[in-house]
Amino acid sequence: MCAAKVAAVATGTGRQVILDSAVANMNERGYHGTSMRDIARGADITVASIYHHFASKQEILQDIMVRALHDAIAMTRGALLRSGGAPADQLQALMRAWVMFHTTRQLDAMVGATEIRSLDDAGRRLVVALRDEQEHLFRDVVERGVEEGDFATEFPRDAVRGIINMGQSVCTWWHADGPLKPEELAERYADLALAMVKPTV
Amino acid sequence: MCAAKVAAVATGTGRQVILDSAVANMNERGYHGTSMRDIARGADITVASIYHHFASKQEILQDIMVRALHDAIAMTRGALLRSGGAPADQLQALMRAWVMFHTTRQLDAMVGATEIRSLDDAGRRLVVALRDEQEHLFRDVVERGVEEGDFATEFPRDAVRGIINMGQSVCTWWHADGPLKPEELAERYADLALAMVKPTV
DNA sequence: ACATTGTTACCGAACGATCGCTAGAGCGGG
DNA sequence: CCCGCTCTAGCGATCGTTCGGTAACAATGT
Repeated sequence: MCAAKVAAVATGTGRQVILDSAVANMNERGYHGTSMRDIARGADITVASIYHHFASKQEILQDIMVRALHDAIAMTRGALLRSGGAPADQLQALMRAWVMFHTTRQLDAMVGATEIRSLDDAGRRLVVALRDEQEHLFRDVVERGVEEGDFATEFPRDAVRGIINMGQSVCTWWHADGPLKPEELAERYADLALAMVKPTV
Repeated sequence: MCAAKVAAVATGTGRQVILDSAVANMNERGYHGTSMRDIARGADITVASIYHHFASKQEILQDIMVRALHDAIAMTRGALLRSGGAPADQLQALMRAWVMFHTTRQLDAMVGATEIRSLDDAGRRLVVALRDEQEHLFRDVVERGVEEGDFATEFPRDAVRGIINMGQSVCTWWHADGPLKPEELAERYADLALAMVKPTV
């Protein structure tokens, strides 16, 4: 909680301090388990002050999730553009970025992955649309790989689902002080993802 | 909520009606988002009656999670014993059972996967121990496959993590009225799991 | 030069609603 | 007549949210 405040003070506006505290708290107890008073305490301000920056608790959650998903898409799309033209290279680049996001932005990713059910209808529609966009990034690459004979999977759709979910789950168990650095884990998972689509040769 | 009650009345005791309602409610709004009054309404009894069967809301959650994880271990262990002796067969049998659990027992699996943070210390220790047991079931098979030269993965541990998480995630997106029956999905995921450990030949 | 105004950021106090949980009484079957 | 189970009623605490006000500061009017 104090760490969240320090980081936010160093990097951003009053809005950011609140978001950082909210993310930290929701990681420990979830959206409904986190009170506005918890968020205020972590941001070192009062509850009333939060309402100067956000209209409601719900708006805080939506802000967190939309930002996180937007950044995830930006990171994976960027990695895709920077990679070579071969489907195998592209898939590995996507997976590396996907895992990097779920380690370096672990707390945001965790909230983004687990709190969809806590969004109201409007927020849920927004987030689902962003998720679809993310899934299409992977799907297009794998389907092209199948068409061009680089991948031999019989079920590209299921492979993509598995790949995305596997990478997403990283945020549930990875620890910064564990044995694997984000880059190392990303490399291994890129390898796993490629194996799942059964590359020819 | 009504469905939960009907199912429970048909199958079990007063305790079971409460558990079914709790699982259904927690799937929609999570542990902290579900009130004892929500659970009571779904079970068609009063709040006070719940406390005749359970000491607290926390005990309900622990009961749900321990039961679910226990059953998951039983299903996968049974599948393992019924399978052939080859590591590839065993891994596929494990994954089929793992996916079958996360489809046919979707709601329980969902609570078991997302509400660890809502457990108190005692409950968390119990659940973590069961999870370890589950992971070892997969790990032993994959490590034996590597030792005997059937699998060529360089990173068995990471492959096992990916396999387990991929199967677990099924409970977050699968729908009973979707295109895939549990058996079909289980078959495809067993195939994916095998590919991830890079079987020789 | 000083007073006035508007804006931004924050705060203490409190609103009605709902939270987990409990006391005590009612009721049907052995 | 007690026992298993349910009920009504309500406890104190906490929930998301709102209200009225204060302090700081820049822009403006005179």
